[in-house]
Amino acid sequence: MAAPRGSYAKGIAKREEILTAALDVIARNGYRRTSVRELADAVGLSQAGLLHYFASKEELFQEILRKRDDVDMASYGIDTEQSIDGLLALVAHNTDVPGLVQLYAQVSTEAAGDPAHPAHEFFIARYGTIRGAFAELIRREQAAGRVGADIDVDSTAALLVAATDGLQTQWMLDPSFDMVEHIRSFWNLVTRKP
Amino acid sequence: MAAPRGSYAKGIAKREEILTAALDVIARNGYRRTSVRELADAVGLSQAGLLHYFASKEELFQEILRKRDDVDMASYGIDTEQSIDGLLALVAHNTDVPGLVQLYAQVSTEAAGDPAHPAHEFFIARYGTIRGAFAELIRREQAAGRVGADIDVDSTAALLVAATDGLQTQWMLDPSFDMVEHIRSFWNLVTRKP
DNA sequence: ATGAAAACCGAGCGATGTATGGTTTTGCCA
DNA sequence: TGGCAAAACCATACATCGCTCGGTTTTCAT
Repeated sequence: MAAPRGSYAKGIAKREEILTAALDVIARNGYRRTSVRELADAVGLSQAGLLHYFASKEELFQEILRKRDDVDMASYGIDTEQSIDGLLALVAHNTDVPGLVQLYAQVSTEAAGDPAHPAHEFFIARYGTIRGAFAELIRREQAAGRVGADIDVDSTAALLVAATDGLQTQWMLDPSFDMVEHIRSFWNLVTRKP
Repeated sequence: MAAPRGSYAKGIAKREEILTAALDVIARNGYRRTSVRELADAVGLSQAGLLHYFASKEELFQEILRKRDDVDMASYGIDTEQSIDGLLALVAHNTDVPGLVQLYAQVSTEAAGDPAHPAHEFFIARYGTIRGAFAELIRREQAAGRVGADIDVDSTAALLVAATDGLQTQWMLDPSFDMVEHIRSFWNLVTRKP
């Protein structure tokens, strides 16, 4: 039983190159009509060569979103939300990466609706984490007296996540649709004193 | 220039049979992994035979959703909303038709993210209509004194639509997730007096 | 009854995602 | 530093997909 040898330096770099290149192609061509052949060409590989790094097309997309999450978590601290401004900044940032928003919307919807989808469990965990972070933020604001004690914390957290998701659909249909302003409006509903 | 002859009785019935059968198959197999051949088999037709009624697979799905909309509009009067109860009843009803919810979520997301999608314009109009109906409902409640005058009507309407959409994703990931209760919770945020 | 249009089919086209069996390249260690 | 196992990568093939095309069968108004 030999110890498995890890990836080579070249492979690690190529894998990263694929992820960033794939995002570019998707942003340009859209998610649905992007084939593995196109993605492979974009990084100078054959189809089989690309599939060496990712078991399937779906897995590649999931990996892009996972990487996005990591970057966003670090940049905006959604998972350890200090204030609503982090979310507002993230939503504002999303306006600049429509391809990513589109990919996320598509994949999350597909994965949610199909328990057999490879990313189904991933999104269950993801939504649990985000909802928990938002709930804690609201609880903190509640303790500070900036949010009424009568607010249902968990429900409001779920609604905040739902609104963020749902607004993306309306924004994709009309790029002039101001997601940030609407999220701010939601937060006003939460914070105004009864 | 001869006058075009309409569909035969058999054709009209078959078309309807296809729509209902397709929904069944989708509810069972999921939207993504349902092929035209499967749908054709379900109604005793060949692929080409089915495609005689619908120019493409996408058009068939769009027709299912359009029919659903017609039924829902008539049953719950979403387009001429009298009170929030209509929406609550509709959302409650959706719990019983997961296949439709899944189909709607998928198709609306795909169409929204792709301006070239055949249903793109359809959803732009649909969201405009629903947002307008909700806005009018809120305005009416505002006039009746049940909603504060400080509420941003249009933004709240957009948020209500967004929340309804977004909650579906969380419900698909966890069927025990109570969409109705969360919508009610949102409405509480809107109606509580400052 | 008849004939034009609707209903329907068989065959096939191009593109897709992916599995297979192989060759070339990398880099650890003897 | 040379060997060699594993990683990197490719050519080919396959099943399936949505969809088109040319044709046959069925419907039904005249």
